Formats: sequence, C-alpha cells, structure tokens
Amino acid sequence: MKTPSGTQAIDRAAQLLVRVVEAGEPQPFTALLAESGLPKSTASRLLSALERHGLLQRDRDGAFRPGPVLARYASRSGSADLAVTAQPYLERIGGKTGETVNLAVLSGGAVEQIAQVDSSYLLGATNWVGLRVPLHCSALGKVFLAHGAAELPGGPLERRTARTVTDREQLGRELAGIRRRGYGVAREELEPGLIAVAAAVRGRDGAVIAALSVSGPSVRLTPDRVTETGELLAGEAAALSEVLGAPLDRARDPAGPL
Amino acid sequence: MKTPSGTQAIDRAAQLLVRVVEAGEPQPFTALLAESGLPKSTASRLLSALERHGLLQRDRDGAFRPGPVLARYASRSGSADLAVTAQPYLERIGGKTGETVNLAVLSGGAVEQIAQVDSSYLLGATNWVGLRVPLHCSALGKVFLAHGAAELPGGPLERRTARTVTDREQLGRELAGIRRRGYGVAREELEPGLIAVAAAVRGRDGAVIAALSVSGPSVRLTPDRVTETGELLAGEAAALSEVLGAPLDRARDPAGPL
DNA sequence: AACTTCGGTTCCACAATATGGAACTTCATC
DNA sequence: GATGAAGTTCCATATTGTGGAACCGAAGTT
Repeated sequence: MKTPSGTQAIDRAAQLLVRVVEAGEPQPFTALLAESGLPKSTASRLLSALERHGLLQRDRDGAFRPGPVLARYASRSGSADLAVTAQPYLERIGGKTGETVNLAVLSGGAVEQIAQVDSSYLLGATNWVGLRVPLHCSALGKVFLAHGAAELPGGPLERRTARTVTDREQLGRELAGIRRRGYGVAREELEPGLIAVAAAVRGRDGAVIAALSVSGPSVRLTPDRVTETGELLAGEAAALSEVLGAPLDRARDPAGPL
Repeated sequence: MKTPSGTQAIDRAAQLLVRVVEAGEPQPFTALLAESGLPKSTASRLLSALERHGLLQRDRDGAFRPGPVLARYASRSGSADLAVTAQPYLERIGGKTGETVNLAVLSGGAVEQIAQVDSSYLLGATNWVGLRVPLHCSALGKVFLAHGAAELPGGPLERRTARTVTDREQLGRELAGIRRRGYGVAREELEPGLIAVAAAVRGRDGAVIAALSVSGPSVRLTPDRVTETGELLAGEAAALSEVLGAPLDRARDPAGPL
C-alpha cells in the first residue's frame, strides 16, 4: 500500500480493522500479528484502542471480531445501505454518461428512487429521490416487472403520454425483450421528451432487489447512445449484484471498459 | 473517556468513524469538525486516511458515510452477528448470575444455541453451542412457542425426565404464563437437576428472532433466584431487542440495576 | 470581471506522540 | 514447580502526528 504520509498509526490500525471485518471468522491476535508484520507491542496497542471504541471486540478466547458499533450498524442497515454500496457505481455511471443516474427499490407496489447522481448537463437533473413512478411506463418499473419482482395491479394501465404502452400484451412482449437484452428502456412513455434506461440489481439469493437507471432528454439519448448506455448499465448492475452477494451467472469486470 | 496512552491519533480517528457510523445520515465535514473539536487540518487528514481504507466514503456533496468495507460487512452479515451484538449482553448476564448464558435462534423447527458464556462455577458449564434442544421441554423452546415463533410438531411430546410436560393443554397454560411474566422456566424438564430460564429477543419488525437463557443446577437456581434471573433476563432481552431495532413497547435501561 | 466568503486541503517547523525491544505477567503444559 | 507460549506494560528515543497559517477552488456579491 502507498504511504501517503502523516498517518502511519491510522493506516496500520485501519488495516487491522479491515482485515478483521473482511475475514468472515474471528481473527486471533497471533494471526493478525503475523499478517501485518507489526511488533507485538504495537499491534496490541492498536487493537486495544480499536476495541475501546467498540470497533472490535474480543471473543471468549481472545480472537477479534467486528465490534458492537459495527454490529449495530449492520443490523440497523439491512438494505438501507444498498445506497452506500451502490454509490460508487452510480458515480461511475454518472461520470461515463453525464446523465442523471438513479437507484431504485420496490416499495409498496411502486418504484421508489433511493439514490441519485445528478446530470452534468443543465437539462435533465431534477431530484427524484423519494419519488415514486408507475411500473408499466418507466424503465425501472419495467425491469422489476420483467424479472418477476413486481406484479402489475389489476385495472387499466394509466396513460401518461401518447407513447405510454397500455396494452398488456404488448407490454408482455417488451418484458421478454428486457430479459433477453439485460436492460429496459422507456422512451417518452412517462413524460414527453424523457428517455430512461434501466438494469436489474440482484441480492444475495439472486432475487431482483433494486434497479439502476440512467435518464435524460431524447435529444441526447439517441438510439445508439441508448444501446451503449444499456450495456453499460447491465454491466455495472451485474458488478454491483456480485458485490451484494448475488450468485454470478456470468463473470463481470466491475471497472471494465465502457 | 478514560485516558489511555499512546493512541491519540487512533482515538480521534475512531471517534470520527464511530460518529459517522452511528449517525443515520451522512455527516458533513464541518459537522464532524465542530463536534470533535479538532483542528481542520487534523480532521481532514484523519478522515482522508479512513476514506483511503474504505472505512468511510464521501458522497457527491462531500459528506461522509460508512464506506464500502462496512457496507459489504453489513450486507454480508444479515443475522450472523446477532451473536456479536448480543455478546456484551451475554457477558453482563454471565457476570451478574455466574451461570451459563446462551443465545439461541430457531433453525429447522428446533432451538439452536449460537453463543454462550460459561458459568463461573465448576458445576454447570458444558458447551452447548450448536446443540439443538426440543421445543416443549426447554426454557428457550417454550419461549419461542409462547410467542408464536415456533410451532409444536404433531405426535406425542417426548418425555425426557419425570418432570417433562407432555400434556399439550398443560403446556398451553404454561405458555400463557410466559407471555404474562416475560420469561420462561424449565425445571428439570430436559435433564434431571438442570434448571433454565429464558426470555425472548425481538428483531426489527418486532418478531421474536432469538432468545436468551440462563441455566444451572437446581441446587443454585432456587425459586427466588429463578424469579430474579427471569426478571434480569427479560430486561436484558428487551434492551437487546431495542438495539436490534425492535419497536419498544416499554422503555428499558440497557445497563439498568440488577 | 474583480472581490469576498466559505469549505477544505496542503505545507512545514516543532515537539508531542507512537514506536518497539525488553522486561514482565498469565495461563496452560509438562 | 518449572517451562513455554501468548499477550501486556514499560520507557527511552526519534519518528510521527500536529496544527497554525498559507493556499486553493467554488459559490456568491458588488
């Protein structure tokens, strides 16, 4: 690791902490000692300090496990930090596309945005976090539908624009396409001039738990850019899924080219 | 805080880290600066170091949130660190009673112990972690039954000792008592001479997800000590539930007297 | 466009701080 | 009771972290 200066103690302590947190199992003092190459006294001092702050905790037999502070965080957050985990992905997508990027989950039968990276253009960036959009005419919603994570409510499908798909059969065909391609698109179906692309994020058990989307004005999201963006999204979504513990059906490079 | 020596940097960094992790929301640099009282330069250096190690992460507007390492930990751990969270409670109970303390969850229709603090007496401390006990004749099992977290299998109830309750109606009356008192007792129903007391631990949605128990020989766990222990357990279990995010029906002091 | 404020990072001389070898304490084993 | 392994405490030393001040870039203000 680089030695960026002025933080030796913290670098070492952080390294120990990370090691314990990343390792699935309790780490005995000796193991940490050997792996870090620190002198006994130093390691002891650092570990005790971390323990004092509740970041680490010792087992009955002296091995170190993540401490109460982290455990509390873990139990409190369940899926709340899906947003945290996803943040770097959102930003990478935002950086590459320049468009507004969103992360959404299902909540009470509708799509709820829970994180956003704003467009770098002037046109395009309103805040959608907390906003709910319908399933049948948004890219995000269609992705959830396509993977069986959501079901359409009964009754007629609301027409939002001239291009909103209101025919269930036609929608069904489109969902099949989404499963095949790995990403979904909504072209001015929710709001005139607005195009969105989305891909599914899977959780530990492989179920679709969230979706990533990119949205922007039709003037910028031309057909080829939509394709390009869709593939980017599918890749990033797969990488994120993997980090979240989803079984990998096809390997992906998290920071792969375009 | 006490005055340990030789860890100023780490104490400060840990404090910042804990603050960010405990706060539900992203903490802007300025807020951390003010609350910690550190000079700007120092805070900046410490925070950058933590960020470098993936313990913290900045969002778009520069506020600090728990980093990828912690997020990964949280998503990976699900309920695995129920044991970690509970550890301090187990130890407190062990310290006060001197008896063997266990934490158990339901697994495949039986009670499975997942953590233990050993008795400080010679008599009483065998290792039960991983051991499964039946529902109808253990304190832990009866607690799960009482709160509807488990259901009795069909067929006759196995008789383990002369005092095992094998009559479903009688057992039903006892379960009602457990709900009323807040703790359950098994007096030599599982093994002659063994008495156990247990109380329920609730998770985020208020459902009973685990139970705490104290067990020891009948010579030490006399009737008043059983009552005393039951109340202690009920209190600690309530405190633990609260930490786990259970809705609180009655307020509890986690470190309250006795 | 020039100026100011605000939020944060970088610099660097200084000394307070973390360091680590060795002595010491515990606990288990022979 | 002696020996060894695992970990903690001590303390002289200089390496390390410190923090005031300078600096930088972005977002208002005139």
